[in-house]
Amino acid sequence: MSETDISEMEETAKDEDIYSCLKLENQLCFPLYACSKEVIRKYKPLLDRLDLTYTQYIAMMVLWEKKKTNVKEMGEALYLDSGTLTPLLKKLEQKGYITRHRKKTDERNLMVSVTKKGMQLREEAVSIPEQIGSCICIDPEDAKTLYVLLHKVLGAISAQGSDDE
Amino acid sequence: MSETDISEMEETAKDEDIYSCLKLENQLCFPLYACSKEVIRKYKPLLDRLDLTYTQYIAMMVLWEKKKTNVKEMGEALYLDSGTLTPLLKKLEQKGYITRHRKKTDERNLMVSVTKKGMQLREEAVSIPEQIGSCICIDPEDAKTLYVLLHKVLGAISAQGSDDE
DNA sequence: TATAATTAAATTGTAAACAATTGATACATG
DNA sequence: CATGTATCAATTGTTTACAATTTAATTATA
Repeated sequence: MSETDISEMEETAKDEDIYSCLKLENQLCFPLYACSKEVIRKYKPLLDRLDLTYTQYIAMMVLWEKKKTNVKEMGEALYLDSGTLTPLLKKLEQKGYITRHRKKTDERNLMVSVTKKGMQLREEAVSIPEQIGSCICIDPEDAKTLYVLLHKVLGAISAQGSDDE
Repeated sequence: MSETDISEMEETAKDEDIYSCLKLENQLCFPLYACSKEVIRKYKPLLDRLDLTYTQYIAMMVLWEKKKTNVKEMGEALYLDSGTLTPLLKKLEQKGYITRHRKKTDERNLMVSVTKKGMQLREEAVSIPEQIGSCICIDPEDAKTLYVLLHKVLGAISAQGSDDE
């Protein structure tokens, strides 16, 4: 047995009990993390056809709806900061889906607008939610419950996000 | 109005209806993605004290439980591949929490073992789940429902993950 | 046994993701 | 008006994350 390798060490039942909270299977955060990743993975083949990543896709969702916004608003909608959005928006601009311009009345704001090409992309994207739905078979009732609970958690987090304590 | 900027264009009620499935608020994937990120963000100040990232933390969770495993098994447990795990495990090795050795009977396998120092870290980490619990206030009943539903989705995804169609 | 196919981890390249800092603009207040 | 403060986006640096490829070892099979 090596000096530092304790893999052969026995553990008492008491210890197991103390540390059971650190088991992956007893965590809520882990299935959340894994589920998010695996669902996004399912989007990949569909988004590949549109030459979009998942994050680019949800950024386009904001723009398909709002038509025009700024980086700060997009960041609040997507829970992303400028460090993520700036390079992402530059890529979407290169692809011709959006335009980026400083706001005339306040040069600090970068206005982001969807282009015609960007709106055309929506017509190709409109089938994606349905395709995902048929791909990830889940009871509609469960989906609704999940939706409500996830928003509940998001609300509970952002509620205490303001007071930094 | 610029050539490509259609932000001023009107949209009929019919169009809104057609594309409503592409609204962020009508998606299940988005709250999943956002919730996962925001929960992980809550872990950060706690994990910073242990000099661990979230992914390193869940990797240590596997090792605290199994004591010894290999990259493939860890990947299956964490839904991660060697491209993510290899550099991550090298960092955990540098910190002295794990050892990495090729399996004698099959040199293809890299065996990963937790060290004494790694096990000592568990004693510091044991308070994290509780701290998170008090930080993210959620009804225990909701937490359980969420847990079940997330695993249900994970199961539904991995079930069709095998047949590549 | 020699060659082919399979398996496991590492590597390469690209894109998030985010904390922390910087730079520039706008606003507030003396 | 001038200085300080706040705001917004961009930048920098580190770590994930993953597809695709490569390398090495094992297993299967001709």
